[in-house]
Amino acid sequence: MSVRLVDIAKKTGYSVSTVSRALHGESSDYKISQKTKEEIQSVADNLGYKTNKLARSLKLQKSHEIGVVVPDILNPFFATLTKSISKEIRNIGYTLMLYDSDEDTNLEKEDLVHLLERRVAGFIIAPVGKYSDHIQQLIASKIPIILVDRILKDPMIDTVCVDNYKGSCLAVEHLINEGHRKIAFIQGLQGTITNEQRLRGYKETLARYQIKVSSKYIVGDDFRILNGYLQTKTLLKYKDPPTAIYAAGDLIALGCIQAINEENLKIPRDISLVTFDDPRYFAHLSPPLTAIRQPVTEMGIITVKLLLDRINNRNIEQNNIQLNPKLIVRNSVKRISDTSDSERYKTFSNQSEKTNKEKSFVSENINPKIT
Amino acid sequence: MSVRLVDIAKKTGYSVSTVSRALHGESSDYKISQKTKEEIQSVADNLGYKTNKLARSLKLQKSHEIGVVVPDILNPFFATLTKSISKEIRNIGYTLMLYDSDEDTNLEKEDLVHLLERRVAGFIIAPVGKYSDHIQQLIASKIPIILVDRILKDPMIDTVCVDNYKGSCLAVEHLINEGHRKIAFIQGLQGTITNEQRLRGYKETLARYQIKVSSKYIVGDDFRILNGYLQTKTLLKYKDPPTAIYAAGDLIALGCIQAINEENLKIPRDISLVTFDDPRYFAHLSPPLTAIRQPVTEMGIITVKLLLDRINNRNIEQNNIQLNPKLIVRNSVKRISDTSDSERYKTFSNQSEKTNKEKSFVSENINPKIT
DNA sequence: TATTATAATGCAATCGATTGCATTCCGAAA
DNA sequence: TTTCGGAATGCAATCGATTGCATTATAATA
Repeated sequence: MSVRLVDIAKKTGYSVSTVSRALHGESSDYKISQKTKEEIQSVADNLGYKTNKLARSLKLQKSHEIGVVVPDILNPFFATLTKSISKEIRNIGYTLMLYDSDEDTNLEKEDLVHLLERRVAGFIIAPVGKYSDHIQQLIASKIPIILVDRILKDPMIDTVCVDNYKGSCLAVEHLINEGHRKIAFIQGLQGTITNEQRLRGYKETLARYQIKVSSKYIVGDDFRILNGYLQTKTLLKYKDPPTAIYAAGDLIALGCIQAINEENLKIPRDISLVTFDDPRYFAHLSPPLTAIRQPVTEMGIITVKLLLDRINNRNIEQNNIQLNPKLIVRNSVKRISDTSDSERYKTFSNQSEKTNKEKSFVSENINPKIT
Repeated sequence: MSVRLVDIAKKTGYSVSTVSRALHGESSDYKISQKTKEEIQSVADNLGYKTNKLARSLKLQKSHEIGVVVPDILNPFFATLTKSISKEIRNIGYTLMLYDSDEDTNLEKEDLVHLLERRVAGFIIAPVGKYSDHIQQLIASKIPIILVDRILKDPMIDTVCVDNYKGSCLAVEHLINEGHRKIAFIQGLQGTITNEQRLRGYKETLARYQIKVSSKYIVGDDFRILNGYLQTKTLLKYKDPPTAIYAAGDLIALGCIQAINEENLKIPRDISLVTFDDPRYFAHLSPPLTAIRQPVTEMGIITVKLLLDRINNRNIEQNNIQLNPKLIVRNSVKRISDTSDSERYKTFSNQSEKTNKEKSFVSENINPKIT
């Protein structure tokens, strides 16, 4: 059907070997005269020749496809991550094979098999959750693997994720510094490392400021909107309701907003809100939301770089990278009077990096790609 | 490296042909005894055999990969579309090769070449915009192509999109029915069919209701946040400002919200807002936004179905499918008193389908996949 | 002119799976 | 016992590109 090397060979009178070397053999020891090269190239262009990468990959025993599996491309976090990965992969001349596991471990498992059959050069996986046997097995294939975001306990694979613990500390500390003492935490899916670390950050920060950790303020059990909605409704009905809510994820925060709205309360006037995750639109809401931003784009870049190193057999030691989250202060937290003595505590933020208060539209909106 | 048919052949004593037929030749004329089949299958499982699809595709002259190119996976519309497509593609046993053209026609062009080289079985393209020479050329490859969303003028290819004209009519008509007469339209990228049709819907609906179309109320020139922000700022400064804004896209609406917020105005008290596109989070904002929803998931399903038909050589006639948009009434439009006489006009909505007012959380939020 | 080095090109095996055309095997019919 | 048919299996070419090992052509040197 499509044009092959042999077609060009016939047309030009050269052999298939020569044609192959003329078109691809830049670095080869076999010299093809400039004249021949040009002649072959021109005929190839004329006929509209396109290398058959199936054949090439088969012969060379290496492909240029990278298998990517994410739990939910609709989640802005994974959309951003995928975009970043896709861009980097294009830059290195590879192609991305995408599977959306739809938060289903069984599908994830099937997807890995399909990618194996395609003989991908490498895997980038953001696993669904707790189970990881299939990923452990994948190691036997010797194909490089990088895990992103929801990393597993096993230390045998390269991983890239954000420092969830630290992000939580930043969020809670900010609320404390603004005078809040009654801070509720709406959790995400229990059992995932992501959630456990965020929970630990919440608890330990409160403890560090000698604020009692009250179990009635720790609620929720998954990362979805409904969870945020229902738990907020519940929290608001307490006779001693929290003055601030810390949501473990952006969807949870959406649920919070809706519930608060339905109760005819206003953020931040009546209740304050801080979230882990900072999708692009958070900056444009009314009010703009204060949130913990993960360096998602960077995560993508680093992931692809690590993977490429592995593919090229560089970097024998294992990499487990944790990136720094950042507190983005906007307008969803109210300053509460009684903060006089909060200054005598040494703050976590001071130990690490400054929080930054956004000022202008331009700073984060003109070029949304930086998100 | 990995296990091949010949390895299984050696281990079992059968020939490669027999092994191949035992593992895949279900529909073949060549009978393999049940006993042999089981023996071979068990050895294959033991060794962890995975078909080399590169080799198979090469031999069979057909692959099971589908090339998908979208302008921006970060845009919730395309994220939803991709998710839907990905799900359907999985169901038919194909794999998705994804390229994000980043709204850049040149990249889009390169991407198509890469996909050609991979010998994909079909293309699903949401083109960036006006230029389409590269897509015209692609037709020569004889590989099936379906265009989605931003379709081109050329009628030689199958297309799937929403009825943008009708969507616009629904939006503007709703505003008119709520008593608005001074309705501004913030456009998207001029020159794209999407925008042209939405603009036409706006103008013709106003005309149908004998409302003067004023050019000062038609502003903007792209689909991004900043456009919405700046144009809203401008509109609000008019001595005769509009009572309602109709935004041509969700990002534009985000810009509107921010600008309105900065001017210390409230939606819908001080100004009303309706948008084309309805990303999931619109329902959860404060206030929830009234918007035109495209049946995105359906678009994905139909697109893949059409493509599969083409791949299997069914359906020789060309398909140009337009889906129905839907008005989702929420809380961003204020009813204005002076509407007494609006009833004497025959409304567009009545001619087609009922608008539906959302009532409960459950209806659209418990199962966000229906979006 | 003869010799030799090197530039330029061709031959043929190979990657792994598929499949048309044999071939072998076995039981049933003659 | 011979013959025959079909069930079960094997042989070898093929898909398209790559590449080690020739081989031929050309130029440089003696």
